[in-house]
Amino acid sequence: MLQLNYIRENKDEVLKRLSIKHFKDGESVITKIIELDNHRRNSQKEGDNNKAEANALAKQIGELMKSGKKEEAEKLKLVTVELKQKEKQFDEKLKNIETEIHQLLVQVPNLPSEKVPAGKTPEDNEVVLKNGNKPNLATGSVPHWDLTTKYNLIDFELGVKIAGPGFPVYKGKGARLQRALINYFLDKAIAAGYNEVQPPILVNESSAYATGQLPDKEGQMYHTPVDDLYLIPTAEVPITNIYRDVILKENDLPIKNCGYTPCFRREAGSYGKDVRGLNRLHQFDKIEIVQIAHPEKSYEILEQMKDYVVGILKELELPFRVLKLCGGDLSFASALTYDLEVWSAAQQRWLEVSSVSNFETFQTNRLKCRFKDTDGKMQLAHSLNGSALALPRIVASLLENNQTPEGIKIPKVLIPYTGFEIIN
RNA sequence: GGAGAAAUGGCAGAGUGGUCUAUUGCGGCAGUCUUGAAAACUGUUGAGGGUCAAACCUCCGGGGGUUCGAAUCCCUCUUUCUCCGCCA
Repeated sequence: MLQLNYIRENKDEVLKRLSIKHFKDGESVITKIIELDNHRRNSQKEGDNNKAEANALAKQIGELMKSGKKEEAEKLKLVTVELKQKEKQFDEKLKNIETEIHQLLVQVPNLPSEKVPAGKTPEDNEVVLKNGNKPNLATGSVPHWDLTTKYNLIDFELGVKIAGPGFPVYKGKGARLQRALINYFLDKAIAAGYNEVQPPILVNESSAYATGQLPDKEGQMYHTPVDDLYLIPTAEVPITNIYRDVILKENDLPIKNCGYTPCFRREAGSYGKDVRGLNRLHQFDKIEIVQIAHPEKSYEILEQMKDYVVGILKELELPFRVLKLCGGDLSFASALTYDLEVWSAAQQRWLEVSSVSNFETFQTNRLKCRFKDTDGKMQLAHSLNGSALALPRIVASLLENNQTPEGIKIPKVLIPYTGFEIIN
């Protein structure tokens, strides 16, 4: 959520940057917010003065009662009746205005950073790095959903029986490969200075609100109505919420956490080859890296996080590219995002395996995650996160790219974790 | 799941209707003393709104109520603790 003060003082700048994000109705929403904010301040002033008057009278009455002047006290009581009625009206009016402002404010997306390329569609994203060669597969090579059946690694049908489509059952070397990847990703993150946490994978409404999933994206999350909890779509939600309502010290920053969790996404309504096999699932595993950063350092840190994920993809020997998302493709809460995509040789397409974003103060404003700077002033910290990495598409690419007539070769770096060199 | 107790500023802990504009201690910060540090002493020390700055307003777990006036009384929700039951 944008800061009201910032909008008020930088209207033109806000509108200019919202237009890069292709936020429709920007002009009218922002104008309305500023107008309501003026009302808010006027109403509050009126209400506060009224309250000040009532407070002073109550104090006077108290003093009169104490010194035994009962009749005078009773007279003053009559005066307070009118003030009290007014107070109720002022409070109600203020509350209504504040609610209205809030409802508008949560609809406004984050402002894109100056580095965000203009553009509207995924085609306008800027390729900032390409690495590795696309393999030339032997004839007879097949997509991963055939390989997982051939080598008995994943049973999609069994998952349908137990839960439904999008809930695969990993078996044998398929399950062991999952576990190997999780451990490898966590060990890498720890070595890079991240603190490992195991958060809850169900969260309450306040948490989902603070990281921006609510009120907008209810439909994307599984919800348990009896207890009113949400299954997390990403570990970003619980890990970032560790810092909800927290005041940090300036030299605590940056704070680096990582965590492995299953992730749950409803993603209703798509079918076909885009979602076939491991391409899109309702439940999948992901290791997430999250940082709470000093505002002056957050973009430097975003580069480090992106480079960190690049390093892992290189070690896994997967061909990949890095995209800087254009304004139109940027998510609601993000100021700048890098997407990392691996090449899936048998499908002949790029698969997104990581998204690394700087949210600046968009999340921390809702989280109320602040720090006291050297001048003793409160400032909102910046929050960042990235996948490092999401498993299913890594597995898809790994299986497809490394298939040979003899079997699927495991990348060197993973062998200590899998305990086997080939799937055959 | 049943019974009881509790929730106050970074922490500890007073406060049961009217200077609470929240006592005190610890911790933090600044100063004095010191070559420096410790100790001691002195001062200072929550958040949000509002203002050029002030004044002023709100916040004692959340929400609602009683009252001229609520940390204090009432209702309700949440959380924590103790005991019992169940259980990985």
